[in-house]
Amino acid sequence: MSARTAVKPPQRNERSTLSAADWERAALELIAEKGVQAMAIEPLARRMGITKGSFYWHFSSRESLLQQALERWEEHDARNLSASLGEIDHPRDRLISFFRRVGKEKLTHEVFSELCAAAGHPQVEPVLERVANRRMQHLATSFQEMGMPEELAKNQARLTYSVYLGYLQLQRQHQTPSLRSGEFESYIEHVIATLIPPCSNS
Amino acid sequence: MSARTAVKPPQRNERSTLSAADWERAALELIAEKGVQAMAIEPLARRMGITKGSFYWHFSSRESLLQQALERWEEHDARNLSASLGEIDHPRDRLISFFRRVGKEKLTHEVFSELCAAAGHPQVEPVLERVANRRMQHLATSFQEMGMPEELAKNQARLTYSVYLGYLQLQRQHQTPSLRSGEFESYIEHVIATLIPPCSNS
DNA sequence: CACTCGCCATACGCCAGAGTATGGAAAACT
DNA sequence: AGTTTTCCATACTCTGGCGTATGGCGAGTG
Repeated sequence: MSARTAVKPPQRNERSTLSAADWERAALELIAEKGVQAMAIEPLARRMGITKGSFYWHFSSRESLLQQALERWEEHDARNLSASLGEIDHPRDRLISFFRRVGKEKLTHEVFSELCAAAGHPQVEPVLERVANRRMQHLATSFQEMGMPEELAKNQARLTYSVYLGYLQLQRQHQTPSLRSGEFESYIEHVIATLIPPCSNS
Repeated sequence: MSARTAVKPPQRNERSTLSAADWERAALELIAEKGVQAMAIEPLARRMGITKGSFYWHFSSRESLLQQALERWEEHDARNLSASLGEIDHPRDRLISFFRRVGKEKLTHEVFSELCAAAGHPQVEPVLERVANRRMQHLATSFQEMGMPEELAKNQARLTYSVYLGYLQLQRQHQTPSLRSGEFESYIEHVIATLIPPCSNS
């Protein structure tokens, strides 16, 4: 697989030879910028100052690269989510951080946004399904820990996740107030007040 | 323009000659099924049992067709919205119908969903912006009529529209309960209870 | 009846990206 | 040192869509 690169763990390209991981990272960057369908192999190669010849040594096809890149992204995202579960004790703070983290992890976020836009793509769909289930489960659990009965918590989780997805959509349309404006703060506080019940066991 | 078709107002193709409107309708159908980028001119022609030769007589380019089709769709959508304002007196009923109408107007809805997925496209973006503003204005007005102060109503409108967009996203991912299931009814009632204030002047 | 004009078919040229074939250079091994 | 392996460049083919050019045919019109 990568006996050579194992000697050079600092996964940055040392301007000598490229690894499959380099292609995957570049692929995710391109997806973040221009969407899944723009993740073409020749444009990628040009941007990396290289040719297709390299690509087809590391991967068998474009489909294969997309698959690997998606798996890498999904792993990263799942780790992020469970980290939130471990680090933040109070469920209410977890819920709030769910919204406040919209600005952080820029690249990961933009990739997700583009994946949403590419729902319907056969390779993207299952990823989105798993991610949505994980996140809604995360939300439902938090709501339950705040005292909601299970059914209510599930509905509330779906609603909350929809709000999040809708915000991403508006963001793609450039219809969201800039993150550090008063309008944004006013809105996000309204969202929190509407969707997140007040403290119960803090 | 369409001197001949003016004699045949029943805008269906009478298997004689096609009009520009026929192309626009077919374009919207294809967009509804496979998205904006799939609205290619040769596939369209094949589906209509015809060749490109016809297309370039009616339109100057693919861009032109897309423009016309989008304008036609936007008009239709705007009429739908203002019809709701005219027909439904009570603002609360208007808000409820906003959600309950998710299933109706199937084609128009699917087109909108695909347009959302294609935000970022230079021709689609302004359409989405106008539509979003119209709809959020519609919502904000209704909320104000229910007694909300303006600022609150605007935030609530954005929130409500986000929920709607998020639902469309989940629908594209096939993550929504079937429209006539108990789970769906349970959810939509939860949404209404959460987002729409109880009656004030009914 | 000839003639024009609206509508469409056929046949191009062009471009961009996917995938293949092969060769070459540098590093790694023995 | 010589050989193998790794990684990449070059040069194809192929597919699919865009746009153009041109010709044909039927329906009106004088």
